[in-house]
Amino acid sequence: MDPNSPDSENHDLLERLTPSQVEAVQHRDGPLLILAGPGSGKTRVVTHRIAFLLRQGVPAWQILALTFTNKAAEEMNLRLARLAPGESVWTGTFHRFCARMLRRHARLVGLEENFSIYDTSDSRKVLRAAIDDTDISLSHVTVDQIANEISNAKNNLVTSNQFVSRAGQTLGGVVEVAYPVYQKRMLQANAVDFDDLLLHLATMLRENPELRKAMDDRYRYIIVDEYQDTNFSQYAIVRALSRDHPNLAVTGDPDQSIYGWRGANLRNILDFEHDFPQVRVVRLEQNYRSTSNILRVADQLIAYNTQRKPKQLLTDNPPGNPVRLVRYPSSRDEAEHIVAQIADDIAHDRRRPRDFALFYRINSLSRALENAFRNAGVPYQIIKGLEFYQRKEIKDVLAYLHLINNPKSDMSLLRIINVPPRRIGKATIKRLDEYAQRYGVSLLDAAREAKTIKTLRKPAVVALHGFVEMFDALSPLATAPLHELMEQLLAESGYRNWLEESELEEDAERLANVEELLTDASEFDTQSPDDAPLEAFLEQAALVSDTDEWEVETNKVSLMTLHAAKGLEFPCVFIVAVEQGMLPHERSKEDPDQLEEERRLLFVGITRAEEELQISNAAYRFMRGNQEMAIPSPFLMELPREEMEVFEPKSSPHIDETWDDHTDDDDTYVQDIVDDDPEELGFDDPLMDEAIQHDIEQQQMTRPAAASVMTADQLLNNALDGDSEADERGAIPPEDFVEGMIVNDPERGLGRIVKLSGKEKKRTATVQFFTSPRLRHYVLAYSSLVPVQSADDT
DNA sequence: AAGTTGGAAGTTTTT
DNA sequence: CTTCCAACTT
Repeated sequence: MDPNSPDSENHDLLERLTPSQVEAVQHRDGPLLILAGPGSGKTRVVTHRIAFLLRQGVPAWQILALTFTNKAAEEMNLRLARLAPGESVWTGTFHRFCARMLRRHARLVGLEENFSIYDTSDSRKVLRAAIDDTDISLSHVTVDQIANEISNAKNNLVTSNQFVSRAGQTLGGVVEVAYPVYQKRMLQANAVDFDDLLLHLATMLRENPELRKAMDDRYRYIIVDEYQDTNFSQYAIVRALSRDHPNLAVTGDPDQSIYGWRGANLRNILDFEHDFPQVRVVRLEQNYRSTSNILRVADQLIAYNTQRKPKQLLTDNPPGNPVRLVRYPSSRDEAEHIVAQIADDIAHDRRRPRDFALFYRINSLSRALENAFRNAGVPYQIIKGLEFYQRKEIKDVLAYLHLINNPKSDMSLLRIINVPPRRIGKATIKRLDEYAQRYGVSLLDAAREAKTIKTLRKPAVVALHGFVEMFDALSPLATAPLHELMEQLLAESGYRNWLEESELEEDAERLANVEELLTDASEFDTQSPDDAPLEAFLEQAALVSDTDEWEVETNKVSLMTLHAAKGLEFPCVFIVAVEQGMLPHERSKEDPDQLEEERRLLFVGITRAEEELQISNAAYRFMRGNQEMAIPSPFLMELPREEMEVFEPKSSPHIDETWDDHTDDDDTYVQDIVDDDPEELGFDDPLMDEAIQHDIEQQQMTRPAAASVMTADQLLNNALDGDSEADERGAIPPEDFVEGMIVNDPERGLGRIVKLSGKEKKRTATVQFFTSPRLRHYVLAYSSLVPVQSADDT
């Protein structure tokens, strides 16, 4: 319906737009507030407006478009490329923009240009270390609570110097102590957390009027998408850049504000008219996305929120099918029936996999759904599985890169100084840290001075020296192509070898992931001929999110949280587990504001659907390894039930008349019911008994014979036997080993003893195995090493 | 120093 | 049911 060919779009930007859309597109100078309901063509308006500005002669570099996610920015870029080919307008997330500005003016806030961006888990570790520096007791508050409070403070532009606790607040008192220590550690490491990116830029703009003016001048036209989700520091930044040239256009929908927990301040949008009195307000209330049935359900639900400007959702779309409300007997039924429904539609060519999306409140709900999809063989993608950049091996390699880029990054050093194992243990690190703290140097510099650290033992000094040498060999490659740097790194550090040598299945997988990162690096090399590729790569890795991984093109069913669903649309949507404690979530129920946010979350989910929508819950949900009774969400009572189709399949849905479009034979769901209880479903097939008999025989054949009939006494005896055996095995007297002797290790094979040290129980052998260049150390009194051939025999 | 085993704890949403 | 950490073993 929308050809979007470059020519037709360029011919007249205002063609095929409604009057209010035209009003927003044509608005040129002065503040503009676009209140856009779901599916009202908001992105279309924004991109057309940018194209319009460009057409009017505004240079591309004077326009700044800030989005909430990288994906939204990408999409905007894509559409802009069609509307205004050859022009490049900077589009990106707030965090990316801040990082960019901060690189340029890092010194103004006490950072260096090569600062590192720590993710949540890294900054959490720094906080823990900071707390250890103080005498804070964690008996009444958790690290997470403290972190949250610091984050809140930063989002409200309260710096570590300014934070003052109100009298009598336990948490506040703790934060007052921990916040400055944490911030000092971050600065020492030349690192920032996500909140710092915003806080530092806002501070910088406030304290440097000249710079603020210059940037205000540079970015004449600013567009902010999803303005309802901005927090105070983001607001301050945008405001600071729109004083001399208040050409600020924001789009948003207060009803879709779902990031209050992250400091998003609804007042930013509700008070926009107050902050910018000259503002032009454009309302986009016509919905082009959903059927009127879907829209009515959304409309009725959101009307229950009290903190809102009343607004009607309008559409000329046909009513479509009724919205389905389903209560399943169990979460398993829910998953399997939904998948069966989808499989059926695909099998009959009514839909493609990519037409479907499943939304849930919390990530852990994805597992059950995933299993159902896998069993049915329906292709699916999860937005956020175990995210790539959170995996240990990826974080390890990135830590090496971080340290090369920013040698002060102690967090990175701690992560990799003994990975792969270099015989640098807890004790050594503790002494190193003491030295570093005392002299105010980085851990790397402390390691450099290992010789002068009195508390360190010789082997530790040698090991540390080796690490520093390795690092110094790598660091000249900091400006080399990424791929080259990483290849060297993996070789020099021994990381690749370490994984290759391991026999663990897990490590083979890790190696594959590392290779994938290497591929990313090569791609990055060819795509962005940046003058600082390392820094750019690390920044990208830090600021990617899970929704960014979503593949629009592939033909798969999408599974995601309700939060991740924002900004997307699908022909068929299933929202699952709409139950008390899940949605609204347990932790939102006391606070009425949070409860309203939960309602908005469901609203966002509902309004993603174009044609079909099913909302479901289950009577029993499998959580934490056991069945738990679930109560339907109170939100369901707020929906216009008389206009919906309400199903409550009792025990086996295929008996229920309402499920007649699912025949027994193509339905994995029914198959499982059969497994559970064949009799109840009326199976009187005489072959059944035989089949069961056969199954039992099969099981008996594959089962180890005696294991199941062992008595407790026998088990105990077995355990004792095992112990004594081990004692005897280790009883080869340590004196029997000599240097040069060939030995066998049951796991690693043959090797030669190159060195012996220590006495009696502490006598250790250094063994060079034939299969690997690495030396291994054995405490002979406990080892499973067996002499194969004495040195004399050779 | 490194690996292994056991127990305890914890699971909202994300840049 | 996992996943993470602490104590224990080798």
